[in-house]
Order: sequence, then structure tokens, then C-alpha cells
Amino acid sequence: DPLAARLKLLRNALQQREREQKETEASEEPERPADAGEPAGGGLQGWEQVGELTYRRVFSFENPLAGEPLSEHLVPRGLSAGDLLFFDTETTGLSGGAGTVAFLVALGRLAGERLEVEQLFLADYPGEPEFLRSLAPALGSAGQLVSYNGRTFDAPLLAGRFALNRLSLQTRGHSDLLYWARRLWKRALGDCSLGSIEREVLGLERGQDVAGWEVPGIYLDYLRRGWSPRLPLVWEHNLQDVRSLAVLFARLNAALGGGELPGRADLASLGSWLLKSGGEQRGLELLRLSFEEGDERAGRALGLHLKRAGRWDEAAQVWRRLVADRRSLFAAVELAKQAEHRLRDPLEALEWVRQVAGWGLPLEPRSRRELAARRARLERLASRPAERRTQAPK
DNA sequence: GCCGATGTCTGCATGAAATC
DNA sequence: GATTTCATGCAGACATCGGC
Repeated sequence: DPLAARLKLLRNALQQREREQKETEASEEPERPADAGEPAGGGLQGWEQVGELTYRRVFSFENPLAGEPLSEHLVPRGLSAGDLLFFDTETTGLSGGAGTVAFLVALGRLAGERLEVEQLFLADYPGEPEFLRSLAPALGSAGQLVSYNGRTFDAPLLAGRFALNRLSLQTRGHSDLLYWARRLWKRALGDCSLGSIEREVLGLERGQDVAGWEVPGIYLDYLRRGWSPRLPLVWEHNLQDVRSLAVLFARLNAALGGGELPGRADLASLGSWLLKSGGEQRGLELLRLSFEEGDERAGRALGLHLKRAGRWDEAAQVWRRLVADRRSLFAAVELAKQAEHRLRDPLEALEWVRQVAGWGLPLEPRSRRELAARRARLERLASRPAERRTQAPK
């Protein structure tokens, strides 16, 4: 059983780490430099102690969803805004193995006009079981988790921590906004990190912040020295991540429901996705809009969809425009196929293929081969007597 | 370094239709 | 009836990316 094997590995690694920690503790007094600042726990003003080493604080913001109905593309039918749980974790690293611990978690819930964000902070490793027990009710009762890359990073990491501590965790649905962000803004932005989406799409600016890669070091510094002056920045970073997550969710939700998409969104990509996912009306709307704005990919997707739906004339209109405006090889070949197989007119098909040759496009070897084969076949057909041309051979 | 979702590319199977 | 040709859809391989 691969899962059992992995858990065994994780347990062994954890036991090894605990042994090393005990040896270190036995061999030396903890170093406490003069400039270490406040002792452990001493800098936690504003936090409520809810366990021996677990602290909690709560913030309230304006609800970015503001009563909008939820899109079924983002959240399963039947769930309401109150069932969502936005979450983000800060951890001691990226590896995801037994050595990586989540020490800070932000949980955001929508309640009426407000977005309530609860943060839980683990002040030292031995408190992990109680820290996880504090998290479990919220994670377990949420109808839908919402995260940024949490499906790959945060959720498996927490699941591993619960398993290692012999605690159970049952969660339900999970909506990961990273995949939406890539679908929509990858073409325009390239980089789809949450920070880039905040700046370029949501128009949010953070004040003083820490980079993600700095977080483990700051926490380890805090554990080693009893305090780190940069720890509050980590708390703030975590808080802002969940707040941005809720804002991004609200903007996506509005766009899927028919509203405007922020930033230079890839409407062709979203339209194609919607067509495959049962959102035909909105999908076609977005593809047409994007095609009007000059996106060739939107035209290709639109034409193919119309062709599959048997709307040949509408498909041909799209392809003719692609040929006229963009010299699209794809559209010319589609027109040739339609002429040969549907209109039974190999002469017209040949005309489309010859037109492409006349453009002198730099073609990939494969495309060049295919085009040449099509042309040769159509020339054979076209050279036959007219009465033998009406039924194109296959 | 890990992992899951996604997009792209390629090869293959299938079915339909025409040809020999 | 066997063979050929074409369009289409699917599966698998592979690369990319973001989280701390």
C-alpha cells in the first residue's frame, strides 16, 4: 500500500527528528542573544491564548462577495457563501515531508456583510497536536475549502500533519483558485503567483511584506531566539493572502455570472472551458467577444464548436473571417474540408489549399506535409471528368 | 524537491464512405 | 468484399507552474 508506506516513512523521519531535537536540547543551553527582543509568547499582544502553545486572533473586513449568488462553476450547487472557508497556511518549508510543519493558518468565512478571518498560531513545535485540534472543526465543517494552490500544497501538508499526530481530518470540496488564475491570466501575465494577481488584476497593494521564501527562516529565527522582529510581517502576510483570496473569488464569481473580467483576461480560454463544462451560452458569448477583439484562438474554438453543433454556415463565416483577417492555415483547411466533404466540391477545396500556398507562410514540416498531401489528392480529384467529381472519394 | 492540474503534442483506434 | 482514405476523438507522454 503506497499510502501506508509513505506514512511509515513520515513517522520514521519524525521520530528521527524528535531524537535529534532531544539530543540538541540535552547538549546545550538555548542561545539567547542580547538583541533577541521579547521572549517566546511575549510578543503576542493582540493574540488570545487558546491552548498551551496555540494562539488565536480575529479580524473583520468588508465582504467582497456582497450577497452575489454563487457560480456553479466555482462552488457545487446547494452551497451558500457561508459554507465557504478561505484558507492559507504558513509553514517551515516547501518539501511537504515530515519535517515541514504548518505554524500559522488563516481561515476566512463570509458572514453577512463581513469577511471574518481567524488566525491560529503555533508558538512552538510541542503544541502541534492542540494546534491541529483547534483547526479541525473549521476545516471539517466547511462545505467548500477555497485556497491558492492549496490542493497541491496546503491540504496535503495538513493531511500529513494530522496523520502523523494520529488525528483525523475529514474535508469536503476544495476549490483551488490557482487553476482559474492560470486559465485566465497566464497569457497576459505569465507569472500567476498570488502576489502578481493581486497587483496586476485586483489592483491591491500591500504595504511592508515578506516574500514566501523568507517565512520559514523568520519562524525558525523566532523559535531559536525567542522572538523575531519580522514575525508580525508573517502574520500580516498570511492575513492578506486570505483576504486577497476572498477578493479574487468574488471577482471570478461575478465574471462567471456574466460580469466583467478584471485585467487582461484570456476570454478565449475561459470560453472554451465553459463550453466543455456545461456553460454553453456564456462560453459562446465570451468566444464571440474575444473573436471580435481579434483573438484568433477564440475564432478557432468558436468555429469548431459551431461545426460540431452542425451549424456549418456559421462556422464557415468564422473561418472565412479568419482567412481574410489573419491568413489562418487552420481556417483555410477547415474550409477545404467543408468544401470537399459537405459541399462535394473538390474544385473549391483545391482553391482554399492553393490560397494557403500563395501566402508563403513559414510552415512546420508536419503541416507542410499534410497540406501537400491534401493538395495532391484534391488535384487528382479535380482533374477527373465533372460527372465523376460530384462524389468526392474518401 | 514534491505534487496535482493543465495544456500541448503525438500516435492509435474507430467509423464512415468511396474505390477497386 | 477487401482496401484505402479521411476526420475525429481519446489516451499517454511530457513540460510547466505555484505553494513555503
